[in-house]
Amino acid sequence: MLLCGHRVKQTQYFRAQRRGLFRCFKDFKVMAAYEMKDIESKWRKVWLDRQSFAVDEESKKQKYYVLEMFPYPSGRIHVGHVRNYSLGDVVARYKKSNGFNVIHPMGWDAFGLPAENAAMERGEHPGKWTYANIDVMRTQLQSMGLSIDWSREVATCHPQYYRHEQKMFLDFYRKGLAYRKESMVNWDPIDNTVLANEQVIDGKGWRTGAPVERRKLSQWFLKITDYADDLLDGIKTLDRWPDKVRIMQENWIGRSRGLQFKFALEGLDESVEVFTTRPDTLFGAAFVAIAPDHPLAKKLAGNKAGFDDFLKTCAAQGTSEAAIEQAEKIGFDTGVRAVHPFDASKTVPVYLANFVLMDYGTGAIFGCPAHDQRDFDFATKYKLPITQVVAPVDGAEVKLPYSDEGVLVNSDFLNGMEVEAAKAAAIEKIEKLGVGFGTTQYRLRDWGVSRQRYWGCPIPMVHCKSCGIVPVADDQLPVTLPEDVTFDKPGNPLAHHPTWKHTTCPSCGAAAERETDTFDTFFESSWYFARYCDPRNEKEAFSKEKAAYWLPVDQYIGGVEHAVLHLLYSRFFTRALSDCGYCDVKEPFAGLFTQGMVTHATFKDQDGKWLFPTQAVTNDAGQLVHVDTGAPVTEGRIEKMSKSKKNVIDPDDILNNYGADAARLFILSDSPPERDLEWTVSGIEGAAKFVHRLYRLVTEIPLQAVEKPNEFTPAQQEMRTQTHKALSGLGADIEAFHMNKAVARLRELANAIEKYKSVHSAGDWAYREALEYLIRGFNPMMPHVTEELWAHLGHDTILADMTWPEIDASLLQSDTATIAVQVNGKMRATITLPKDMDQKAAEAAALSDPNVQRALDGKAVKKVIVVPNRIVNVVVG
RNA sequence: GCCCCUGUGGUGGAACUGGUAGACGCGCCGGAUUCAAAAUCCGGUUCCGAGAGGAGUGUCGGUUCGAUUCCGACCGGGGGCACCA
Repeated sequence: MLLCGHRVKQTQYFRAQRRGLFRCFKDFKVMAAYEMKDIESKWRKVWLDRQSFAVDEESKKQKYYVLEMFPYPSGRIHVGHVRNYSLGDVVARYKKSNGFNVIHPMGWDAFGLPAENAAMERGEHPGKWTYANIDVMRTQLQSMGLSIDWSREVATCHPQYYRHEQKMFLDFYRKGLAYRKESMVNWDPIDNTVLANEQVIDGKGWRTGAPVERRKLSQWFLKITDYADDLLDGIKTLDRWPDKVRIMQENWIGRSRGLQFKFALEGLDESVEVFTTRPDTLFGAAFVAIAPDHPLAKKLAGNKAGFDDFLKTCAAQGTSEAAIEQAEKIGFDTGVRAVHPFDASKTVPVYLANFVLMDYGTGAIFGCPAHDQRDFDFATKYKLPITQVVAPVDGAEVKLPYSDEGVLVNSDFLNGMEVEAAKAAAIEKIEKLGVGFGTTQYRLRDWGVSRQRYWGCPIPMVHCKSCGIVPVADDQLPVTLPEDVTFDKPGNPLAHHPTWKHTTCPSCGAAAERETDTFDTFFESSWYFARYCDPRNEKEAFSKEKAAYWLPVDQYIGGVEHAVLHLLYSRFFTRALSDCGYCDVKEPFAGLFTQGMVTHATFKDQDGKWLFPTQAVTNDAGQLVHVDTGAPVTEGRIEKMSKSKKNVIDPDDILNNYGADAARLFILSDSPPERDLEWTVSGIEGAAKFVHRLYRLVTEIPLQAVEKPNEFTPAQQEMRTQTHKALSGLGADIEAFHMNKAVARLRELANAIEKYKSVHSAGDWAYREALEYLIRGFNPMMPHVTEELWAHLGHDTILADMTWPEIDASLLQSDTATIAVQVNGKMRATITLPKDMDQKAAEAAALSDPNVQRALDGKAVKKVIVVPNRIVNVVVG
């Protein structure tokens, strides 16, 4: 980059640009000769020419499958991707150098809503848009220097990919795992189209602003609930998953033991079946509530005034759980009364209620206001009686609703029992009466896979007037998407395509219509990890042998936002595929790491409009102003990078201005990977500075090869100890994903080498060893510059092919320990003692220390606690 | 609303299973180099205090010889909630 005729280091240029300081660097000195761009592209070419990361399936080495969640090709990579793939690359390179046969593939989660939005906004075909984005993003990812075997790349929108998932769906269908049922969708009444939850903003359609309605649609479902127990039990085996993800999945599946039973309806020949997890509170029942779309709703209340209005109100609610839970709880009294199963003289009103879900349990509940907040609110609102039936064991007065442990009161035969015992007794009694049974319910619902959209995998089914629903024959796959679609009309372009849906029935040959729904895009991401094992197989999704060799994924890495859905669907899919004979694994991901988000400060102009960080610059007076207009800019809070708030950084700028190694180093240093990372200019500049420093450290002093001496001076010995300690801890840090600590450790070693350098000659064996270990330790994080420096040291090997440096364990041991001495828990001195010293002797040494003596101040020693090699705590009275 | 996570100097963070709080970095301060600056190098940097010493890990309380770490309550920030991926 040229500026004023002088070659200027690019980071400086970038910073100057940010500050808006375009003054002439007249006497600017030419900086270090390190030209990162040339070096980086040179080494990427070397790896490519040598096929360093191509997978060898004949290898005798143990396999190791490193996988980062594949990206959605939205246009350009974002910093979150850089973080994700930098992390994975450290693991892949580290494992490779530790003797594993590593597979590290990449592909594209290429179906999805944004492509259709682009089509509507810009008139560009979703496929064209997607493939163009893939080309851009592939180039971007490649410029990061990732150790990826690009020959295995897949794109899920490619018919050679999705044909196999159409086959899978047919296999699931034949196995009874796929079925149709009605379920609710968000409906935009103006566009006449189904909206995704994210397209519903404050209960209104994002484009039309019309209040969204709930509407029933017949859709395809996969029976994930068949696997509820297995998915739940399997969580226990996932010992290399974060606890929080396992807990979230457990809660999501939500297995609960309870009671299902029938309330007889007074004066009617009908009953309402309810499910409850609190059968013990049955004597506290104040009402029965059923879902507005319950089959009995119309029958019980259809003639009542206000019924239609009530249904309309409910239909105006969103379909998401958050929307339902946060909406005001409202009910509609049917006027019908339900008879208490234990006492026929007692009846409770039956309400329709907007918070009862038809999808969960039986679509009906009974409410016990004294022991549940929601029921309490409901009863208060509709002035229903509240009867306490559980009281604390000590009989204390409590504020209702009370949901803790206790004993039953006001409950006839349950009185005096504890909650758990009462649950069992109530279930037993109901079973004896023959009106119900103890059962297990799951919060988990079946997976609705139908989407009324174009840019997805067509569902290979045909609707025939005489034969009903008929699967497309296997040899007719794939059912491909038509290219000539228009997005000028709202709704699904597949449905209003003039010819596409017209076909013949595979069964009777008569004219029939194709299913125009496409799959949820979670479908594609539920098996892509298996496709990577055998990506060019045309006959089948993947060969069983290859899957058996490579699966499960040993280390999966991705955003914590996928903790439930994607990961649970993939676990289900793998089981279902296994049951259909595709493979023999159940758990797709043996190890999981969930990274935090990338955040950045936000900027707004005077009108409150969001600005890109590059639009906000500091002027000479130190004020934050708009780069073009000079108008004042305010800096807002630090938030997750998002296009809508414009607080995004384009990785291309970073890679161009600082280089891939600096970008990777920054993203791996400072913040622990599981936590959020705040992107800052000073952070990336600090990293770039270090890359240059490392380069100088190794290149500025000429090194001549030296024989390893038989004896080392104490200083050399110390240098070697530091070197081996650093590398030994480094491996442990990388394995534990403590990348920030790993970097800190190496920086410490670099500091130690710098100090050592100033007092020792260049031809020192220990010095050379330290430098070589430093370079090799940094290689997984900064692969380019370390290769360059390795070559500079005169090696004709490349680090990408090398094994991890050997650690001399004898250097790690120390024969002394520094021990802290506390008096009454307060640190008073440190003493250095021989390692594993006798406790009595350590105690004596501690007590004789002058600082300790002073702190004791002649007081009587009551007790001395000695933790060997760590601490001595003297307790005085 | 429900579930999950998180809170340590000016700042990002470190501290193995309860045992020397602040590693490493950013920033800042001082120095070297320079005509001067940038870059680079060296030193310092939790707070209060001249010092001895005292205080200190969101807040309050508890367990312990000893708590950033364990327990309880509260407050702040974030993620997920089934059609965003």
